[in-house]
Amino acid sequence: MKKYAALLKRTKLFSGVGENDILSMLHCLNAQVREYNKGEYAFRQGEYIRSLMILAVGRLHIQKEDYWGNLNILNEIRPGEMFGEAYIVPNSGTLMNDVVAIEESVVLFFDIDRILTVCPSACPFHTQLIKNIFYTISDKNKSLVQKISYMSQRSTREKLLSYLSDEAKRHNSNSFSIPFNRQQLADFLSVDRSAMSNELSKLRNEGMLDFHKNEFTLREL
Amino acid sequence: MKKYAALLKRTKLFSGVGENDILSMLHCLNAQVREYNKGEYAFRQGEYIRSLMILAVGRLHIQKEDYWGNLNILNEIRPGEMFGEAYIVPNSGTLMNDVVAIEESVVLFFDIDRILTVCPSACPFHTQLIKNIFYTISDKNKSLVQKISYMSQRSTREKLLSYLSDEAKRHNSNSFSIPFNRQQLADFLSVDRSAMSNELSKLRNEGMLDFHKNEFTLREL
DNA sequence: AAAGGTCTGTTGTATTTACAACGAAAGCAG
DNA sequence: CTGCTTTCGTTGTAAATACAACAGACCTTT
Repeated sequence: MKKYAALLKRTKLFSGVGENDILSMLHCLNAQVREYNKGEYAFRQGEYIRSLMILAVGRLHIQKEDYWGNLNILNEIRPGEMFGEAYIVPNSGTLMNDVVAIEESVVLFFDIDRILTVCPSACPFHTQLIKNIFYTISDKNKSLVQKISYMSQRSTREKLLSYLSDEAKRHNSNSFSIPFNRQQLADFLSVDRSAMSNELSKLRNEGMLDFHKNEFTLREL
Repeated sequence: MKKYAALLKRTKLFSGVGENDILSMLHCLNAQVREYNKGEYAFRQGEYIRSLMILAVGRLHIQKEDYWGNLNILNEIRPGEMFGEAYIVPNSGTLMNDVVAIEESVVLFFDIDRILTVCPSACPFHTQLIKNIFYTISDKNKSLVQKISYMSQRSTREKLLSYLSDEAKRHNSNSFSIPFNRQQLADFLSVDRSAMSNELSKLRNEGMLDFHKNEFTLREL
């Protein structure tokens, strides 16, 4: 467990907590370690989750199989990332997705009740930890809401415009660069790449925007 | 403020806390009340938020105007609902949306730092409050992830199948009823109602499912 | 410089969706 | 019961998208 302290220090969950304090907290939080072979399921649809997890080593896929057996990959978890934070609410039903190790992986488990209940010994960093979790899922919440606002647009054009519009606001400038290449942007917006490229060209021809690679500039009309 | 205690008792934020305890906590949390006229903006895009809000009376719209001036309503807030929980993270940038009162409205403000930092007098319900917030945004997170998983499907058919498939899992049965009428389901999945009705009919003709009003039954193939 | 790979824009066609319009069924009010 | 409103399914047409295929630009490697 000790060997993961350096990794944990860099996670959102333990942000602002020193390595020594992390080690003392691991006991307080009843931290557990589990290893998974490539292809092994960490969780299956229908299970209850009572912990918060951090992936220490390897790679996980959050995926889902529908009633007729079609597989769908929802998310990829990389080392340092927290997951399961949305499934620890009591009485909220069971896990809707599968979690599969696509490489040999190591996962750290933290007892959720020990995190949320301030312990009797009142570790000085417990409050910090609660804030960190809160901030992390708030942040994720925000990203999800934004993403839904793009995806709920009906056409590829409107999806592009709403996303680029938000990025311009976020950068306080009508010129900005985005963190995606074309295929990634298309995946993010859930549209076809070639159709999106096509639409970008149309928007450029109509004078609404300009772009070179990942650099975009929005134009007044 | 006292007159809102009954309302607050029924909110997710104060779930499990008695009215008397709520009143004593309101001071501890530095609760503030603000009223808005119909049409008045509670918040504008670009502002920083340092509180958690609960709508006590009226109705609010979370909406967004893009770079070219197009308006888009993202969400409607009704009495008892909490909002702003995704925007209180420090250094996470500013509000991306506008919040507008579409009726005369009353909003309660709770200082976010006082919520997350356990107070010196250690009110017995402070831990409960933190859990409640955590559960609420976790829950919201979960709903958002599920919704994205439906919306990221490319066709109306796939959106329907992934949603209905999840509902069947959630009910542990291939027969279940959904909480939407057709138009609401179409809005939820961000598709055209008539196209969706059409697709439902096709699925029924193909023997994949049956439905009467809001009652659905999935069939093995 | 040449070869191989990836990324991007473009085009054509088949498929799917949006939109408008309408009639039948169901629910509600007087 | 009658008339009014809402909901739902259906259809036809215009518009948008998915998909496949390809060429040029840009990288990296040798």
